Amino acid sequence: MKALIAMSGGVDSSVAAYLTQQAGYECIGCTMKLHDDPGVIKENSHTCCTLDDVEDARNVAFKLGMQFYVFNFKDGFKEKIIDKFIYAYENGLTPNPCIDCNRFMKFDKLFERAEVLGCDHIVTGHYARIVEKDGRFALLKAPDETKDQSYVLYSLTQEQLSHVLFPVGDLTKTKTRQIAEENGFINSHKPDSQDICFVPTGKYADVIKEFTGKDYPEGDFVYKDGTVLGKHKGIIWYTRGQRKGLGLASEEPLYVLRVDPKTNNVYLGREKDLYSKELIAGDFNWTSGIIPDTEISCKAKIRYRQKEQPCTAKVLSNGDVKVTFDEPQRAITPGQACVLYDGDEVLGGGTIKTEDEV
RNA sequence: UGGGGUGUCGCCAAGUGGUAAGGCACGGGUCUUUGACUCCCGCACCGUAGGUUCAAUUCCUGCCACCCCAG
Repeated sequence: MKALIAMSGGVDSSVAAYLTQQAGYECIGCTMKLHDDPGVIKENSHTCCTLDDVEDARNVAFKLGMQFYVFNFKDGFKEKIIDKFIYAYENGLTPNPCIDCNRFMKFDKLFERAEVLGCDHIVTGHYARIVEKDGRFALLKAPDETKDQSYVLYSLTQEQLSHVLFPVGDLTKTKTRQIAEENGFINSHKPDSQDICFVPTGKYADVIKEFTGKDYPEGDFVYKDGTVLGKHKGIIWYTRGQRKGLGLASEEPLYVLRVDPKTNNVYLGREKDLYSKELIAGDFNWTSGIIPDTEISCKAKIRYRQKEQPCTAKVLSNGDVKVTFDEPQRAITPGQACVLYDGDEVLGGGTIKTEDEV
């Protein structure tokens, strides 16, 4: 058995590499070069894929005596992730680039390379589990709830799941770091990554402007009753549920209700106006491999760090999925992913559509 | 011009003769392999010049600004 390990330079994938090797696989380490290092990297930047990160990965691979490759996926990343990210914001949506990166880079382009290298498995440092169950592969949450990443993996197909390993998926983060330490990995104490990898400054809107060279025009902040409350600095700066950065004083906090690319208006309202019970998810993938033919009762997450919420889900004639929550949810946001769960298992997921698209 | 009113942090807004609540906004931090949210911390010497008083933002006077009414 031969495995290709996607090593980001972080602790998790390093330990994943080690564990895969221990399990008896012939291992090849690799790092995907997804973008040029941003011009300005802030101190203690918590992102991945910088030159330093590649060197950390190489260092660990060397320590483990593995071959190590760096794949240049910059073009594909620009096309499949960054451009899509920009398109979303320009259209009033709020994208989740990490999900796309998993889908189009780690479990697509990397698979092609694995085949070329004669590897039958792809290994990553994600916190999630894959188990065979009734003749199919079930994607399960990680036991370490605080680190569970199953949400960002819903796009995996049965075919992909059959060739993927998540060696640290059973571990707690503490245990992972312990293993890294025991093996003297250079990155055993490296901070967890956060922020969008190609937006190390945390200001994604500035990055969008840099990529497109466009200026996004100011527009009106419109209160739910139609009153114009002020000027916003361009729709790409806002997302549903957002409070900070509006700069408007009011008796109670104001939140973004909706971003309308057609009128260039940003609609505002109160906290209570953010709650709703229904959504339509498109571009849906049934991770479980089973497309339910009737309405099912399950749970769903509409953002990464959220507990699953009880709901019912129904497949529509066009393949989209209608999700109805038992209780109203705060700020169901178009562009974000809605992932369905049955207990620990990821049933599937899709992208939340806007009311206009529905 | 005559009569009345108001003047407290960027916005709204309490308040007392004894040394400035709160909300919003804003800044920082936390959280986080997305964007948000949450939570925490920070954030004024009370229009101005005098006077009364042991002590004034709070009392008095002038001035300035704004608002309303009247012509």
